[in-house]
Amino acid sequence: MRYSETFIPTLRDDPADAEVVSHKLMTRAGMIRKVAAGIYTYLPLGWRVIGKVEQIVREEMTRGGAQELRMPAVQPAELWRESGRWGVYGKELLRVNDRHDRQFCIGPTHEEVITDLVRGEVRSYKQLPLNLYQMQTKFRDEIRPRFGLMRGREFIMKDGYSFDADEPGAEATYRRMEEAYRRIFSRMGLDFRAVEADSGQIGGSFSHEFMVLADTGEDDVVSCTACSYAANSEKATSRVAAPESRPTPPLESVETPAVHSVEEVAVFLKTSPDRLIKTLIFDTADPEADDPAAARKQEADRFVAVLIRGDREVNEVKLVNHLKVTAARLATDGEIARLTGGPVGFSGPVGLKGVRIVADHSVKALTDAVSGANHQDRHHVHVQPGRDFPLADTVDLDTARAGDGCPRCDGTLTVQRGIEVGHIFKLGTKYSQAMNATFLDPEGKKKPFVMGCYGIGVGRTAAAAIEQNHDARGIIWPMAIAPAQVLLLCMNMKSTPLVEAAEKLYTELEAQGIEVLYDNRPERAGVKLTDAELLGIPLLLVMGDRGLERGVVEVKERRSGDVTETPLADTAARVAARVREALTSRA
RNA sequence: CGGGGCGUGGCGCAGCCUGGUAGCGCACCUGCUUUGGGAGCAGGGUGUCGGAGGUUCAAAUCCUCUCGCCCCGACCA
Repeated sequence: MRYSETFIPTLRDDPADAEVVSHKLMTRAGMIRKVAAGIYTYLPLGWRVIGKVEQIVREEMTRGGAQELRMPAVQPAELWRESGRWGVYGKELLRVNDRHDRQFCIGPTHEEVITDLVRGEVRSYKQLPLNLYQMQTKFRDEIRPRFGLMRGREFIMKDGYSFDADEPGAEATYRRMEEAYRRIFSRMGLDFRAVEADSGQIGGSFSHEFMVLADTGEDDVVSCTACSYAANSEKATSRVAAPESRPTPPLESVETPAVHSVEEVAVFLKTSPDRLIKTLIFDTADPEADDPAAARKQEADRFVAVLIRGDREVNEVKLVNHLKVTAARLATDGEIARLTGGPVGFSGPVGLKGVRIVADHSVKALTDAVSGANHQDRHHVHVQPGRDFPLADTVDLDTARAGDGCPRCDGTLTVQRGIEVGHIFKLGTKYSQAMNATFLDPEGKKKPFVMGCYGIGVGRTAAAAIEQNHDARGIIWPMAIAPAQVLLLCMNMKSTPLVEAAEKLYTELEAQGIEVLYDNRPERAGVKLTDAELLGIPLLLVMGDRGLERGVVEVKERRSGDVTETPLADTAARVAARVREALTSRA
C-alpha cells in the first residue's frame, strides 16, 4: 500500500463529539467517520482492521467446527411472531414495512432465521451436530448509542448458532466454542477474562461473557484474586460475613426524628449499617408494555418490598430475574407512602401488608436488627427476621463488591472495568420449541434441537483493542489486527537515492509477504512521523539520508519506542521474521 | 423518555448577552525559502452561520417551531 494512493484522512484535533479514546483515535487516524448517531462509515484503514478481526474469528470458528453462511439483514415479522419476540423485543427492534405494507425488521440477531432454516432442512439426529455462523451487519436501535464503535446502532457482529441432539452434545459444543473464543481473543493480543454472565433478554440457562479489561469499559468484572472465579457484576456473588449473632429481645418501636438514611439511622441508634434491614419498594411495571390487559393484571402484584442488609446494595438484574419481570424501578415517594403508610426513609417489613416481600440472604442471617416502622420518625429495634415478619422468599439479590470474599474459595474479590466483546449462551430448546424445530432421534421420536448461540462484536473488538492499547500519541495495534504490519517511512522524497532505496525495500518486504504501508508522501518528516504514531502500525521503518549513507534502516517498535538499526540488505528478511514472531507468539 | 448542552469554511472554535458589510487557528490552493518530529514569508476565501417561519429599515445575533448531534439520568428508604 502506498500512502499517497490510500485514503487516510487523519485529523490533528480530537473530534468534538467523541468521548472515549477509541472513538477519538479511530476518527483521527482516518479509520471511521460518523454518518448518524451510532452509525459509521469504515474508511479503508478501519475496514482493514475489521477484515483482520473477521479473519481470525473465521479461522478459529472453523477450527471449532463451525461453518460460515450468510443470512439476510431484513427479516419477516412472521418469524418473530412465531418465536414470541415480535411483542417483547421492544423499541430496539427497528421495524419497517414494505410496499405491500408487510412488516419486517432489520435483524438485531438471527435466532429466528437460523431456526427456521434448520427446521426446514434437518430431519435426523444423523445430521447433528450442526454449528453455523455468519459475519453480519446488525441493527439495534439503542436508547443511547455512544462511544463510537463501542456501542453503535448499526454494527458488525459474528453470530453463531449450534444445534445438538441432546444436552451433553450441546455442552460439548459450548465448550468447543468457549475454547475457540479464548483462542480468538488471545491471538488478537488482548487482555481479557471469560466471566460468568447473566443470560439477559435472549434467555437460556448458561452463559459466559468475554471481557476485554479496560478502564473505559461499561461493565464491571468481578474476579477472585486467588482462584479462577470471574463473573459479570450483574451475576457475581460473594461471601458476605454476617455481623456477630446475638439474642434478640422483644420487638420495640423507637422515636427516630428526621433520620432517613441508613447512615443516619445507624449513627442515631448507635449501631452499624450491617445491623439494619434496608427496605426498598420496587415498581415492577413494564415501562414499555403495550398490552393494557397484561398491565392491569400486573397492577395487583406490581410492587415488591425488597429487604437487604443496610450496608449492601440490591442488584436489580438479579431482582428482575428472580421476579421474572422485565424491569424494576424504585417506587415514587407517593407510592411508598400509599403502600407502607409511612414516608420515604421509614419503610420496614414489620407489619407491612399487601406488598410482596423478597429478602436477600444477608437479611436471613441478622439478629437483633433495626428496620423502619412504616411511620414518620419511627424505627423498630430488636427485629428478628422470621419472628417479626415472614421470611418466605429469600434469594441472592446482593451486589458483589471489591473486597468481598470469593464464593468459591477463601480469596478476595476485585472489580475491574471490562468491555464485553463476546458472549456465548446455551440456549437449550427455547427457540426450537417455540418454533417447532424438531428432528427424529434413533427411536424415531420427535425432539426439539438443543441450541447454543455465540456472538462477537467485531467493531467493538477493534475499539476495545484501542482502549487497551494506546498512548498519548495514538493507537498501538497488536500485530494480529493492525491495518498493516509495517509502516515504511521515507523521510525525504526529494532525495533520489533515498527514494530508490525505499522503493526497493518496499518491494522486498511485499515479496516477503509482509503488509506494508509505504509512506511516500511528499510531506515533511515531522508530519509523517506524527501520523505514523497516530496510526499505530506496530513496526516503523524509518529511512533517511543519514542512515542510507551508513547503509542502515531504523526499525522502531511502536509500543516500546525502541529503535534498532539493521543493515539495509537484510532489513526485509529481519523485519519479516519479527512480524511472524509477533503473530505466532500469541497463538 | 426526562434533564442539560451544542449546531458558524474541511477540522477545532470566537462572534450571539447589548441586531448594523462573518472572523481566528489549523487544513487547503499559488509562489519562494526550508527539509530527521505537525516549517517560514507573501498572496488566495473555499460560508445556504443546521432548517422553516416570524419581529425589524436591518437577524449568525431576538422570538416560535423543527431537525441533527453530544453529555447526564431513579443509587433513595
